[in-house]
Amino acid sequence: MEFKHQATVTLAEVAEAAGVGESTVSRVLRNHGSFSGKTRDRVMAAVERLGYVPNRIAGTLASTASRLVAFVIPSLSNIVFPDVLRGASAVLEENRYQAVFSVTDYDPGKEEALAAAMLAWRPAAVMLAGYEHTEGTVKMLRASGCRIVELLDLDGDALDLAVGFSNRTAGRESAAFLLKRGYRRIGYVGHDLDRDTRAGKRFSAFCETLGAHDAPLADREILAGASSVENGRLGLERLLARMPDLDAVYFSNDDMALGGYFHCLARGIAIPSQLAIFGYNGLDIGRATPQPLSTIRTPRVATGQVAAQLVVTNSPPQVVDLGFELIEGATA
Amino acid sequence: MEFKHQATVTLAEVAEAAGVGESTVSRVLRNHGSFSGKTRDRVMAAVERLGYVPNRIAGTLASTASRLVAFVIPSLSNIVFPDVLRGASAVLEENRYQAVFSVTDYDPGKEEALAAAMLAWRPAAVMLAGYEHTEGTVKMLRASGCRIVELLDLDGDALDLAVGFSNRTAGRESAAFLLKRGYRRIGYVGHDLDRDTRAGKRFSAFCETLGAHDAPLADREILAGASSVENGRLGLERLLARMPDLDAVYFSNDDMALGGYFHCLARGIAIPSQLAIFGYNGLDIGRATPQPLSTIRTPRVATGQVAAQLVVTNSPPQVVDLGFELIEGATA
DNA sequence: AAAGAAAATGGCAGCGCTGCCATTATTGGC
DNA sequence: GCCAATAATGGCAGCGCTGCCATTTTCTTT
Repeated sequence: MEFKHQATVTLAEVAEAAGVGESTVSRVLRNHGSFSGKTRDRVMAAVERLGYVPNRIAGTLASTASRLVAFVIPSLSNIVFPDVLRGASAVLEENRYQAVFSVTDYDPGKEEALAAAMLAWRPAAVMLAGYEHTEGTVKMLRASGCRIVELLDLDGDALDLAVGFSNRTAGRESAAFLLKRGYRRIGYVGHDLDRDTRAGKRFSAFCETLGAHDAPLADREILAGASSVENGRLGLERLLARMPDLDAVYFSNDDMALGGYFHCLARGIAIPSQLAIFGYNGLDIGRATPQPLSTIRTPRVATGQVAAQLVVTNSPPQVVDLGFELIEGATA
Repeated sequence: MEFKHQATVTLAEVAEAAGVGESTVSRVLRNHGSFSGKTRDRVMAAVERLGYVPNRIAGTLASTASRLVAFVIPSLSNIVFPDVLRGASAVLEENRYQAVFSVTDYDPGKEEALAAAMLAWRPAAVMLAGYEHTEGTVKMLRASGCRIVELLDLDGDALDLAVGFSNRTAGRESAAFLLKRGYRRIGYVGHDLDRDTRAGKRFSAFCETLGAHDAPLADREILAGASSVENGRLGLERLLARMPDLDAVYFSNDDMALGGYFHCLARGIAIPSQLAIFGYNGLDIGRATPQPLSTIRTPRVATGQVAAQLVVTNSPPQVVDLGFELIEGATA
């Protein structure tokens, strides 16, 4: 079933065609070591003529140095991860690194299996979401000797490199903002927290902050499955059915919050006078709604960029806090 | 700058530790060829004990068979491509294939450079968006001997495999739908068409259909840059400033259409009685707005799945039309 | 012009696996 | 029990490159 490549041109053939040694071709192509201009031209001409494409597999094996960077991400549906990939891939491409990825569906067991599969490619670095990994994953990563980058979460202990911001702080500041605005009967609509541990951290810090200000969370509605606009809408509908007199609702992210917002629009619930809405992520779409969404803008693309930069420069272990920005908006 | 791996356990060491030959270890690990249960246990014990992780780089080189699949995609911001990747990666992971990707930013020159870089990894297949590639890209891909999959566009000639649907048909049916609903003064709001050639194909088929029914496009507003909700909002605002009596607007995609929708909400423009809105893509969010968006739902995830399936089964060259679904919605 | 330094270049042993072939242990049939 | 199958297994030559070292060529310098 696997695909076999047709006989391709090898470096040795280029060397022969150019009338030089193999190492010379290798030096010219990598622009490394010394060679004369004349030789370079002959080699490049042969490369062109034969349509030679270097074999990175062989090169990587021979040099035992890798320019692969592996991403093990929970999801591609949650815009967060494509954004991180986008930032990272731009930097990696500039530096002639290659990104490989696989998707865990927020399943730690799958994460372990996929991380193992990735390590088989001997990547220069493995990038993962957050700090929650199985013991097996951690052991494996540690033993691999490759760089480990944990993304989008700083509430925990880094294995090696970590880039992102504190979800707990985000949750706390969201609560503080709502309290400052005078809301006291605050509810929560969220998605599966066991899987999305970062949303869980925001939520628990949010609740603690409310509690510390004598305005404990009034009610919550947690929906199974991934976050979505429809789940946000549905969640708010259910929550309001139980507690019609809430004055603010915190959503697990902007997708959910937009669902809540649409629900209010459809039911004629005045925002924010009758009900305030607060999200998380700072999606662009939240800037274009009739009332801009009150939310927290997270540095998703920058997280990818910085993470990639640290890897290509082989920086020492460190934690980089990129912070976030609270957007007041008009819904809270 | 490149990363060097620390001395890792090799297959030979496992063989020694298990007291068997190298080929036996290889057979056991790949579950290929024959070996006794006793031997398998000894090998697996040694693997476990030493923490051996097979080196796929070496394996791929030795077998000259690859389980890498390369994606060269225009963007990660446009949800279309993460969706395709999502579908594909699920199937690839099941079959122990590995996805690698890079992002062209809709730049054909960059596509060529990145395709060349990908071929250096000797992938089993290269997946690209659409049919518009430079001559150099085509020549290179053809010469590589690896499978080529062109995605999300069937209006042209396939190099090898093609999976998706016809954008021209989508444009035509969108126009037909609006005409059938009785709209006659129809405008268009779109993003950069030179780069997103698939949006361009939809638009031209849309216009042709209108023309064929004596209701030529009334006006258009094309915004530079990528599609976004904000650009859709802005585009509609500008269009209506010029032509306040339009009765319907076709948007280049749902992001843009949602921007238009929000603009109407904000300005109190009644939908669809005063102005109809039609999008493209069938995003989930369009189902949760107070009025569901009228649009075309495209099989993005399925496109990825089918493409991956064709590759892992090494299917003969073919074109697979997955079609699309027109969603009537409530905005047109 | 000779000597020494620097620049160019070629040769070849691996990198860690897989595929092929040869060899050895088992098994079943009569 | 003897022989032919069949199952298990080991050995080793590559896969296509890079890194190191030896060698040759070219340049400086006095």
